[in-house]
Amino acid sequence: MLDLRYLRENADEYRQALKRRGMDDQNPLLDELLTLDAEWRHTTVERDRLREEQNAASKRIGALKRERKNADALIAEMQSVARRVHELDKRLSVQRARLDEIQMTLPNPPHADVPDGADENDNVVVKEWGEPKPLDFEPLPHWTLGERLDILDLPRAAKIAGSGFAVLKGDGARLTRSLLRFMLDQHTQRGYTEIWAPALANRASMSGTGQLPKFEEDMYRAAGHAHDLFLIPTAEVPLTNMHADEILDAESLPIRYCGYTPCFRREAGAAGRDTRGILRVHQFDKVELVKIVPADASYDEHESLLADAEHIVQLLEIPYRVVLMCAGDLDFKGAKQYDIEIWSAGEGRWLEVSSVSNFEAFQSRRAGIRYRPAPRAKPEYAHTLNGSGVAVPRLLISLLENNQQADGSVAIPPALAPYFGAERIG
RNA sequence: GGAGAGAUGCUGGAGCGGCUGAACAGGGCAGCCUGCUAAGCUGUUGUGGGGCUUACGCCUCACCGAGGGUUCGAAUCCCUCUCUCUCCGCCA
Repeated sequence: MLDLRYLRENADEYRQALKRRGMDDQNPLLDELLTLDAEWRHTTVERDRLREEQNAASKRIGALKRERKNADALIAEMQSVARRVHELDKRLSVQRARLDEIQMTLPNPPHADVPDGADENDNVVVKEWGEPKPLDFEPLPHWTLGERLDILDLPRAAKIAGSGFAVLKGDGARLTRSLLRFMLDQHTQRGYTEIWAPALANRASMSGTGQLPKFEEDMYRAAGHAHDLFLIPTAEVPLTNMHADEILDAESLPIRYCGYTPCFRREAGAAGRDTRGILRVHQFDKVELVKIVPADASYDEHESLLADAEHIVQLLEIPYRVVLMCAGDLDFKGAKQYDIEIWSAGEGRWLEVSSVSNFEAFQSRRAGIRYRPAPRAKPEYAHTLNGSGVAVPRLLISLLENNQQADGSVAIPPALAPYFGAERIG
C-alpha cells in the first residue's frame, strides 16, 4: 500500500512508475482514487465542523440539565444536526472503503536501481557462481531418479491428495529433513532468530503482506471457520505479521527472522510443461528469511539478505545465478527484487529457488509495522524484506539431477552429509 | 462443543449515559532540591485523520478489543464478532 499523501502530491511521478511496470499510466483507478480522496477530505471538513457544534451543544445541554433547566429547544435543534452527521458518516465510510480498496491494488513503484523492461527476457543476470558440471552420460530427470531410488512417489501422492502433490520416502524424506535443519542452522549462525509459526493465517495477515486482496485465488482457504483462514503460501506471512500493529523501539531493529513452514499454493492455471515432477507442487517446504529494518538501512539489508540466501546454495555447491528483476517483471508489492536461480542438469535449465525482495514500506503500511527512530520521535513505517532461504523441492531437483552418478546413485554435498548421515543415496 | 467472567493509556487499575482523552498508582522524560547513592517536590507524557500557517506552530475531529445500533450526547446501554481467563465435555 502506498501513502495516500504521496499519491496526492506526486501523482505524475507515480504515473511514470506505472508506465515502467508496463501498466497504463492513465490508470482510471488512480484517477478515481485522487478524485475520491479530494471528496473525502471535503466531506470530512464538514462532518468535523458539525461534530464540533454537536460537542459544544452537548456540553450546554449537560449543564442545563444539572441546573434543572429546560433543554428541549436545544435538543430539538440538535436532532437535525445529528441526522446530518449520521448521513455524512455513512457517506464517508463508503468513500473510505472504496479508497482502501483501490489503494490496496496499486503496485509499489520500482526502485531507481530496477532496470527497465517488459518481461522476464529483460531481467538482468547480475552474478553467476559455479559451473554446471558436464556429465559423461545422459542425465535423468529427477522424477525418474526419484522413482528408481525409491525416494519419490508421485502416483501415490496423487491418490492421497491429487495431482501436484508429492510423497517422499526413505532417503527422500530424510534429505528434506536434513536440508531444513541445515538451512536453519546456517541462518541462525548468521544472526537470524528461528521462528516456528502458524501455517494458517487470517485475512488481516494476508492483507498485511499483500497476498490479499489481489491474489485470493492463488491460496487455499480453510472452511468451517467463522472467520476466514488461509493456508499460507509462504512463511513471509506469519514472520512479517509478527509485528503488525506494533510500534517498535529503534534498538530492537533490525529484526531478522528465519523460519521453516510448509507452503501451500493453488497454482491454478499452471498446468503444462512445469507440472512434471516436483517443480511446481501445491505443498512444499521452505525456509524463509524476513527482515524488519529502519528505512535508511533497507537497501544494505537487501544485499546482505541476498548473500545469506546465496550462502546456502554455495555450501551445497550448486551452480547458480542471480537475476535482477526488471520493472515489468517485478512483483506488484516489491520495489526491488533478485531471484536466485540454480542449475538443474536433468532439466537443462535454471530454476528459481529464492526471490529476495525489498518492499520498503509497502507491507508495513498495510500491516502497521512502525518504529520510533529516537526515544521521543514520531513513529515511522519500517521497511520489510524477505527472501527464501531457500525452497526445498527445487533444491532436491538440483541436488538429484546435478549429482547423479553413472551407476545411478546420487552424491550428497559434503556440507550436507553430516545432516543427512551419509555421503550418497543409492 | 457447552456455561460463566473479562478486554480501558507505557504498566496496574478506577469509571458504568453529560462535569472523562479518561481518577489514582507505577514507569518514562524535564526541572527544582539534596555535597555522592537513595529519597523528596513540581511539571510533562499516546495514536491517527483533516484544516490553517513561510515557519516554531495553531485549530479541530476520531480513537477506552473490532464493527454496527440507541441517544441531543456513549468508555458507560443494546446487538454481532474477535481474543483472554475459569469450569465442564471431547480429543492427538
